[in-house]
Amino acid sequence: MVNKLQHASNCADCNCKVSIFKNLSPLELALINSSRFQVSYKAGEIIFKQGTPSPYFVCVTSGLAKIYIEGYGKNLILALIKPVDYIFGPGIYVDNRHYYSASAVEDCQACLVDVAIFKKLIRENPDFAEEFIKRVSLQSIFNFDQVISLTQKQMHGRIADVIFYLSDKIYCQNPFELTISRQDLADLSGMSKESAIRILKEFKEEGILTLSGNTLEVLNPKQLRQISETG
Amino acid sequence: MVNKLQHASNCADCNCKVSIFKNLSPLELALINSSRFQVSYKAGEIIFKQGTPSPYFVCVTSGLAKIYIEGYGKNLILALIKPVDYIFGPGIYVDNRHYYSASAVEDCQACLVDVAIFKKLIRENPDFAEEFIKRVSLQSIFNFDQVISLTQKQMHGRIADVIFYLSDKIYCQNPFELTISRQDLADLSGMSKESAIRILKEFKEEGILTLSGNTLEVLNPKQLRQISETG
DNA sequence: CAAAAAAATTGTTTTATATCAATTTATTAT
DNA sequence: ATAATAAATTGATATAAAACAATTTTTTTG
Repeated sequence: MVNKLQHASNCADCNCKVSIFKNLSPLELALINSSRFQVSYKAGEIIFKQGTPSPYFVCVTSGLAKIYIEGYGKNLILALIKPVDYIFGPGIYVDNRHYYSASAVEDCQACLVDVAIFKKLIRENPDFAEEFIKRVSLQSIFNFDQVISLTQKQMHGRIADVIFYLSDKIYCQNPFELTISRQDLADLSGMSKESAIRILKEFKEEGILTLSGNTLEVLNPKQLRQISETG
Repeated sequence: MVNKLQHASNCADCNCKVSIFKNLSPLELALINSSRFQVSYKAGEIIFKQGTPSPYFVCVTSGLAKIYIEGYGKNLILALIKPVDYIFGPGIYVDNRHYYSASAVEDCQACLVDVAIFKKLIRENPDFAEEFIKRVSLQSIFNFDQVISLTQKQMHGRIADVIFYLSDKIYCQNPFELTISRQDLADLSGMSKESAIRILKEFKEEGILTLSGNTLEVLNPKQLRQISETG
């Protein structure tokens, strides 16, 4: 609790600053801090909806969120967002609308900052602008990998990719507690939840992983890598 | 021929300047112009390969090119590039590598500009930087639409989307001359070329379009839109 | 704690789509 | 022009994956 309050007290003391804000001066950081306010979301709550105006830069400071496109009858999860990362969609520089929705997967806290201040800093600080472009680029590269996985691999390969994403990029440990639902797993890998469940079961039966309750452990990462690569 | 030489003579006189370069001063444009050189590509030739270093900003000044990801055994075409548009991948601000390949679909001419000069202008001219971010954002939004089409629509809907892309965004006329191959059509819509051909045939039989030789005319855009939307 | 609701699991059936193989048409080179 | 090569087309078959339906497990709520 004390931690949370400290956390909220000032951008300069927040671990946010090690991230995209690393190129900001104390003065610039103070500007962000002055316009910032903090919001809590319960698991399942919507943070913003696709199509709505986008007045804030959202920085997730605790919990886990997902960003997802609401498509034709089902959702595609573009990414999971964990602390300290931000949500900043492509609409900001186009028509100020969200092109995807965001919601809390676990209980979340987030700091919201006025987009105008963010844009002002992009114009005034070239290092910050470059860092921002770099991050947008990394996101694009990630999306390229994702679209190739989704369109050119069969279900086993896609589930393998999602498991690596979760263990390497999101939970960052090997036996990890799966805090997303099977439906989310399906929405990450572009298949029905029934198919996702069946493939997890197969992987269990083949000894590639264990999954008891929601604790998933990858036992044979080599074989899983192989499955990822052979589609 | 005279036209081509004029075209090549100076960035300031080139129609490139109405595009992303609109925010550059004459001096900045002259800087680009001084480092620029022009290259011709025959149809089918590779402009650059995925994975190779990316020292140039490529501006297509005539013809038609494609950018495509070489995936697991097949290609995914991300976009067709027509004059005057540029090719500038996400690797520039990451590791200076190409994350997709580019090749000429029709005979092409392109101007190459040193990436370092481009990056310098991004740092020095905030209007140019904003315009660049806006274009990167538009590309992202386009990719979102594409990935939803590819992962959530059936083949008929995907082919409908590609036909609209070609007639509205690329050839920009209604009876249009299809200069891309059936394989390209398949690589745009994420299916086998046999399937792409079969669906075109169905659309012909249903009177939605005519396709004689390579001249394609959309006869019933409303019905085609319907097919696009119902997946 | 019991009841209700939601999520996960399993089996069966249907269908969309790829693959394979053969043929025709168009393009290129001699 | 003609042969050789590549691209497009068509049909038949195989299969990956969704949809549907039913059941079990887990979570939430009164």
